Amino acid sequence: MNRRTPLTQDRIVTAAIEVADEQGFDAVSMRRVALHLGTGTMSLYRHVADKGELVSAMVDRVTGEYSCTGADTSGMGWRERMHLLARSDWRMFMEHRWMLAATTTLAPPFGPDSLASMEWALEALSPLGLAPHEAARVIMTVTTYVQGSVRVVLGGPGQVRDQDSPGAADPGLQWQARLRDQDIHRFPRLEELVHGHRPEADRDWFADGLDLILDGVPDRSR
Amino acid sequence: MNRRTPLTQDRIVTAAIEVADEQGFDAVSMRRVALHLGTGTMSLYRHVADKGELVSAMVDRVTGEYSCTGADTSGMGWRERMHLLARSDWRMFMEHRWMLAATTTLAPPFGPDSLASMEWALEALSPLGLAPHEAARVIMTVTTYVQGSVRVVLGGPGQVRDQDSPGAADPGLQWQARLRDQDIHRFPRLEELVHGHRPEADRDWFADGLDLILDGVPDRSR
DNA sequence: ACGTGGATGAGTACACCGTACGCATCGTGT
DNA sequence: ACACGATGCGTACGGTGTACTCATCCACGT
Repeated sequence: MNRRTPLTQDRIVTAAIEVADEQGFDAVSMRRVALHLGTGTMSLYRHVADKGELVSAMVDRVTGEYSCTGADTSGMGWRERMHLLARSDWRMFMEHRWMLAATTTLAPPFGPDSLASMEWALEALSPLGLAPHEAARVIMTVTTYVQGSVRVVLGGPGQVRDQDSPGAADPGLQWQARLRDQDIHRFPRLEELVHGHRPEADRDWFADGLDLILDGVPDRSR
Repeated sequence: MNRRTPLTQDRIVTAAIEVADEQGFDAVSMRRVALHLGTGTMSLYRHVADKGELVSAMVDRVTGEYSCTGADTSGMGWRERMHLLARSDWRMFMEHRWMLAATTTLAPPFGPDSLASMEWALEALSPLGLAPHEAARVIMTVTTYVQGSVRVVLGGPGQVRDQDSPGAADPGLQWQARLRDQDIHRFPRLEELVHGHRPEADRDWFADGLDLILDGVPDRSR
């Protein structure tokens, strides 16, 4: 059929990402991706070994698109760069919700973009004079903090939220919606957390929580 | 068949957990769980609405088993209790490796045990005088730190490691095994991280990283 | 003691999945 | 003109979750 535009791994990955964005991660099947491309199902296997490889390629692609390595960070301190990293990751997970499921099920990414991203983050922390493994730990902590925050806000894989900015979707509100009131009375502190919550009081809880983490990072250079 | 011991949701969940522990998370299918119980596949649906509900029940069960709520924590400071929480979580993910995939794919748990666990953690942080949402953020950060560490050590879902204690399985060694040397030279800091790594230098990296996080937690009581 | 009805278990069937295999077709080098 | 490798595709198989239907058993009212 599509002899004019030959099948490529790139085209397949693009189609798969579109399917995932539009119909969810579970909808990404070889048949549906092929349908989206207007090709036969088995044609995909000429360019992709596995479904696993397809998913890995999807993750690599998206990871690269949201990498900070291209940003102009001159004049930024290490803290600002960590915020930039966290915001980029946040946007990535928000604009491609399936990425949460895809990355957590998968092995940690080792594509060139991921490595470059790690290098960039290590570079950003270099003024602190940390030991390499310390810096790596900070980066991992920041990254997992983002994923944890995203998971709380998204509230699971099937959930759909309309807010894409971190300040808008508030975790406290999520909990409120879920908890039945008769359960909650046995847990006074939890109740205080859920009911005594004022949405406007902490506008940018995401950045605040990140700063909490960064406050614990020692500066060994001075 | 098994009229003597009637089918229960509890029995089904137990069987499913056994299957997951022995054959991996992907092996948990309704047919296999039923086979493990010696019953028909469809019999399970009398006690479980969905496969999703089954998995949720599995997660709830295991979560409850590793809860800190039963531990004797008198005389422990908030920091020790956070360490206890983190260690419990670590052991849980290590002894039931499928839990990583199960929890990250799923919605955040809202079973009674999970709520009690959250209440316990909030209680543990109470001497710090934090605002509720601040305390919740600390707990989330600790929890996600554990998951991130576990994921790094496990190195993906299919990987099998023989080490179960956090001090033994070192993340740096994992990276070393994965990276091809020709790639790494373009990333000097990454290279330093990977090659300049001394396994004996940081014995308990898990606890150290946790302390890094806890160092950033403010004490508003004094 | 005897139906009888509801609860429980099990079997069949369907749509969908990943993918191994083999065949048709095309573009290109000789 | 011919052969051949590369590319696309159709069929088929074993697996999955589960909707629907029937078989069986236990407890209960009469």
